[in-house]
Amino acid sequence: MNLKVVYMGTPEFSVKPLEEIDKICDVVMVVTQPDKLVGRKQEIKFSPVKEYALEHGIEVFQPVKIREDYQKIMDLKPDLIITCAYGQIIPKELLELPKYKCINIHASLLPKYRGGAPIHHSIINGDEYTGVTIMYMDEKMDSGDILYQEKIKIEDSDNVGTMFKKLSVLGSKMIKEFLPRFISGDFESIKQDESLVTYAYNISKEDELISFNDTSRNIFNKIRGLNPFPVGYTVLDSKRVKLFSSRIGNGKTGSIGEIINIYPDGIGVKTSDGEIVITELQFEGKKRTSVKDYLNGIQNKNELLGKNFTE
RNA sequence: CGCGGGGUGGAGCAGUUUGGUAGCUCGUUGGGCUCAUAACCCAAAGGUCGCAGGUUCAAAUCCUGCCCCCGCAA
Repeated sequence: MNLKVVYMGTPEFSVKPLEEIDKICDVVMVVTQPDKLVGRKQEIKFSPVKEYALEHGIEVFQPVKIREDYQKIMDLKPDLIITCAYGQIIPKELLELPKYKCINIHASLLPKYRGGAPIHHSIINGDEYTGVTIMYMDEKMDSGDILYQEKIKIEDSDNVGTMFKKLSVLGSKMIKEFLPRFISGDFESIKQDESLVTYAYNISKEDELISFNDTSRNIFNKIRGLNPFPVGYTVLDSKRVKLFSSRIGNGKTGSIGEIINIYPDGIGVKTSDGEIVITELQFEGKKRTSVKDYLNGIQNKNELLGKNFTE
């Protein structure tokens, strides 16, 4: 197809779908978030989508506010705009510009989880399934008519990292299948059922704090729903501790937040309904380690027993 | 100069204040015990103590400069 497409996306998740679209269509421009200064050294970091575009000689456009700065895209007169985790709301004038309108690839089963962090929230909430939705874009966030949707199971062994990969693969597969049908008009669009709408806002600092005053299952979901980014944390001995992985234990006695068991591979903490065993963590100033390694460095492991994680 | 923690055999740490033969837990290898084992017992290998310079009879340890890793904040 000789279709002029403008692709708008930012994170790693958006790269695979872009690859597929790049094979099928003529991607004339990639729009992505501005370069950011990152880390202690404040190095300039390009978005993964920009990296891909640079490698493949596609023009890159990085407006700070696309709401005000979109004339460059208008001038290109694209036939279709495809967005995928771009990170900004597209102005109405742009939505109405392309012959084939604007479509969006979203990592949730809409109308559930409109917003910027659908993968995190689906895992944190313990959902059995999530998926990818391709839909028309309209003026509100992730509210357009649904064109194509597929679901995928969330396993207990999954975390945000693994689901990102799975959904990215699913999304690229779906766009590859759907795009030809879309162009030929062989599709139906379905309005979102407003009564079923939920929102998955970006994770805030408060969301990253793990409270042990919750069920083991909820804590397990929250820890993996924040791994590998942005990672949940708690506090022990006035030191910040990031929690990467856990499993559900069988302990029954103790006060909430208390360390009640030391296992070869983990630290058992009392929750509201049982025990959660922390298996991978990181203390402030230290590197990320398995609890097995962490315990190897402690002379008297039993001194940990009875200590409390504070909030 | 944003604040702070850290760099010691393959891993995680102690030792640095009060300089004086390199230690702990684990892993690895070999052997033993056992019906068997990720359990237990015995043994072995493996380290320029981040780099460079200085002080000293002697530096992981004290002084100076540099590199790297990490948490917070942005």
